[in-house]
Amino acid sequence: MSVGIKISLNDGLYLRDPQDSDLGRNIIKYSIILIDEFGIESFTFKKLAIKINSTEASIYRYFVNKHILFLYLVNWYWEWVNYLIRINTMNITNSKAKLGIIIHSFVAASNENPLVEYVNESRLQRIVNSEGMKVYHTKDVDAENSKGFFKSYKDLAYAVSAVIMEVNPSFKYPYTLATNLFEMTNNHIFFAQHLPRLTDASIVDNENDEVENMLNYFVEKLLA
Amino acid sequence: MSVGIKISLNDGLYLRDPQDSDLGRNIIKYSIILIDEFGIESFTFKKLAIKINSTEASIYRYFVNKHILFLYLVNWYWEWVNYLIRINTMNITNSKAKLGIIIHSFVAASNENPLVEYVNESRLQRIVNSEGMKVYHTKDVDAENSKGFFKSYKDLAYAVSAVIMEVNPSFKYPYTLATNLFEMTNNHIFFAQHLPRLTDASIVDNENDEVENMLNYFVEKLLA
DNA sequence: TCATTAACAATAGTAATACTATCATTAATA
DNA sequence: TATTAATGATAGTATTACTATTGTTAATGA
Repeated sequence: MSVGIKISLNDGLYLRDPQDSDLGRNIIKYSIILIDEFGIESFTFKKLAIKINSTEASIYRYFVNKHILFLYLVNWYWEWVNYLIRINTMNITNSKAKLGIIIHSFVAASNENPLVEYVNESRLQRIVNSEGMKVYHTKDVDAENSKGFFKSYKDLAYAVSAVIMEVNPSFKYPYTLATNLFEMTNNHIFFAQHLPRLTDASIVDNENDEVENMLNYFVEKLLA
Repeated sequence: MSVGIKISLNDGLYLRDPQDSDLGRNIIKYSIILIDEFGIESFTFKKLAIKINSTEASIYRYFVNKHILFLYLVNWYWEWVNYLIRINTMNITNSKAKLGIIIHSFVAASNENPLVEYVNESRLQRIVNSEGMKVYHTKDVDAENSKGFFKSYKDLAYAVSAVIMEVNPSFKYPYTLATNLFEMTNNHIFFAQHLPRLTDASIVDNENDEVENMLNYFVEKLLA
């Protein structure tokens, strides 16, 4: 039996709430580990079942399929970043400083204190950096969007755009900039590691400082 | 027997050059149509084989698997945009104007004259907009990168970054901006259609003018 | 305390997917 | 005319993505 914070996610994402049982928490924990190690394409419920000494059938009682489980995990990340931004900007009055904190949350989310024991935030961030966008770049977006499965991302975009508007109320593209900062973070952390010719940033000692500086520079220029 | 321009792609992408035979050209033509209609996840060689009255085995003689076929198509697009940029900026001396043409190529590539009969550029652009990034967001990036499978994208990034440097030689992030413009194009065309709360642009009458204006505005601000 | 239920494990089975292999046919080429 | 290359036809395999059934155990409740 484990206690602690519960992240609240759209209940259409699961059949049985994985946060409420040991098996469920194991599914979350080890799906993150397996996806991080082998990628979403070669991840299967069968492999996960073996890893956690359970069965495919049992996992299917929690999630309809691997795509939805993946979407659940990415939603978790979106909610977590939302949470980080909320608590870290809470007592900040300067809007530019808030935006700096937001960018830092995008880039270095995994350096924050873990929220729950069964989620390895560092691995989860790496998954989102490298494969997160796959959850909405599908033919099912519209159907899933209408079920509210992307609400956490929209909430994030809204929160960030609000700060952007504080910094520069006349800026015409607050939502675009908000999502672009998030997507840029993911892309350029990934590019720096795998396709360095596609970016000017590099990752030194596993730290994303260059990406962070780059994002801050873009924001500064755009909102000047 | 068809004549015409041949797009030159990394020959590690195919087993037999699909541009050299009717079957090969049919594979290209109808894989684009099927992927556009049903998405890459539900696209299979079996379905393609039925569509073109051939067999799975025959398609496997051209491409090792569907991921590589997909990568071939995305490479085609990258090469095509490279080609458009080259010919359309050829006689332009003003660097800012060149960058405008580049952005227009990203956004409205499909409005250009078709290069070959068997590639529907409009469908291909829609595929790249919505699913193109999946070709490199995989666990095989490094292996495929070392085979040169992403060279066309790098060439594109290089060409665009060169113009960015012409416009503002002191700009610190030319590659980042180059790839970000391309990725932003794809993302926001997709968002405008499927997740409008994630962007400020909208698509009116199937025209991407708002996305184009938005990109031009970003570039103007960043390179000012 | 006995009966019921919930959660899970164990097992089996199915259709589709992602291939590989073999052999026959046809068209081009030498 | 003989050979080869390209394709078609067919079959087969391992894996994936599920669904269904049955049994066990632990908690709950009357």
